[in-house]
Amino acid sequence: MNAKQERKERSHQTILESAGRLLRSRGIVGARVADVMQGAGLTVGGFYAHFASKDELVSEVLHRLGAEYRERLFTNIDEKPPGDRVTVVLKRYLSAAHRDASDQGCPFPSIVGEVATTAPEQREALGEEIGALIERLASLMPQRPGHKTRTLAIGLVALMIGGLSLSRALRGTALSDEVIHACRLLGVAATQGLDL
Amino acid sequence: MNAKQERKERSHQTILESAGRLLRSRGIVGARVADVMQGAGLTVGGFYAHFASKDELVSEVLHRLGAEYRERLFTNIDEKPPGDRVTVVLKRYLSAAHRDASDQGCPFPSIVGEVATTAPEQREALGEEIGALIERLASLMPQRPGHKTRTLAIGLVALMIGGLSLSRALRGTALSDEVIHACRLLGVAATQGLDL
DNA sequence: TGTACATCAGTGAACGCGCGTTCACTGATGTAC
DNA sequence: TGTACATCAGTGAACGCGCGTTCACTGATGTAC
Repeated sequence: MNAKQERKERSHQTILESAGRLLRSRGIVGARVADVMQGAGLTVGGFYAHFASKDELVSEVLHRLGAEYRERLFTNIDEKPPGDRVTVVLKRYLSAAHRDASDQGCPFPSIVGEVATTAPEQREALGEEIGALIERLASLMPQRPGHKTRTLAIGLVALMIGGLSLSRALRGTALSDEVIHACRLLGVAATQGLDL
Repeated sequence: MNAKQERKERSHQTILESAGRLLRSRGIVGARVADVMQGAGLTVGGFYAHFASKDELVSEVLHRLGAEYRERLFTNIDEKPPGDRVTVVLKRYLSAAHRDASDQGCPFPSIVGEVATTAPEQREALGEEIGALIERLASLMPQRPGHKTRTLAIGLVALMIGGLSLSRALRGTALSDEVIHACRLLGVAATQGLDL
C-alpha cells in the first residue's frame, strides 16, 4: 500500500471517528457534514472522496459503532461469575457516566427515534446491530430450557435504551438520576427473579 | 366572544391538532411549519398570528399531547380489578396497533431523542409530562409500604417508551413484533412478581 | 338603520440562512522512460 | 538517477434547495356616530 493510500486510509478513519462522536452526541440530522470534516481536521469538500453521500456515511458509522460499543460493553465479562454477568452489563450501561458521555457510549439511544423515519438502509443497519446485541446478552444467561432467555434479553435491551434515552432527555433534573436507578433495579430484578 | 375570536380559536385548535399529528409521526424537526399549517387547511404566513415561533408551538403541543394521551391511556381503568390495572395499561401501550398508529399515540417515543438536544423549554415540558405519567401509573399499584411503587412505575415507563421506540425503528422486521411482545411480558412479570 | 372607518386573521410571495453537494483548482505523491 | 507527465486527496468557494420567519396586502368582521 502506498504512502498516498495510507494517508487516505488514515483520513477515512479520522472521519469515521469524528462522525461517531457527532452522531452520538447530536443525532443523525444534528451531525452536519461540515462539522464531521472539521472534527477530523479537514474541510468539507474532501468528504466526497471518501463517501458517496451523508446517508452512506451514517450507515457505515452505525455498523461500526454498533460492533465497537458491543465489544466495550462486554469487555472482560467472562471473568465475572456466570450469575453476575447480566447484572454487570446492566450496571455498565445504566450509569450516570454513560448518560453524561453521550459521544462515547452506545449509539442507539441517540438515533432510534430518527431511524424510524429514515432511509431503509439505516434501519437495516440498526436491525442487525440490535439483533447482535440481543444475542450477545442472551448468551450470558445460564441456558435454562423453558426459560425464554431471548425474550428476557430483548426486554432488557429495550429497557436499557429506553432508560438511557429518557434519562438524557431529562438531564439536569432529579428525575434523570431516578430513571437510571429504577431501570437498573428493574433489569436486575428481572434477570435474577423472573420466570418469563 | 366575537365571531371573529371564535373563528380564530377554532383555527388555533386545528393548528394544534395538525401539529400533534405531525410531531408524533415525524418528530420535532420533521414537523415543518408549512406542513402543520397545510394540515390545518391554512397557509404558512398565518402561523405567526397564533404562535411566536415554532419552538413555542412545540412546547404547547408537548404539554397538550402529554395530558391528552395520558387521559386516553388510563380510560376506564377504574373499572378493572385493582390487580389487573397496570397490566391493562401495559397491554394498551405495548401493542402493534399503538406502534402502527404513531400519529395518534403517545408523543414521547417520537421526541425523547430530539429533546435531549433541544430548547430547555421543551425539556421542561417533557419532564413535567413524564412525571405526571409516572405518578398516574404508580397510583394504580396497590400501596404496599416497602415496595417501591414509584421505582417500579419509572422503570415501566422507560420500558414502555424504549420498547415502542425500538419497535418502530425496526418496523417491518420480525424483531419489531418480538420487541413489543418481550417488553409486555417483562413489564407484566415485573408488576406481578417482583419485589424491588 | 346606515355609513365610514378600524381591526386583524389569513394570504402568498419574498428573505435570509444553513445545509448537502458540486466543482475548478492545487500540490504532494506515484509512474514511465 | 533524473525528468516529464499522471493521479488524486484535499481545498475553498459556489450552487440549489428547504426551512423558519417577515411583510405588504386583502377582505370579512367589528365599532363609532
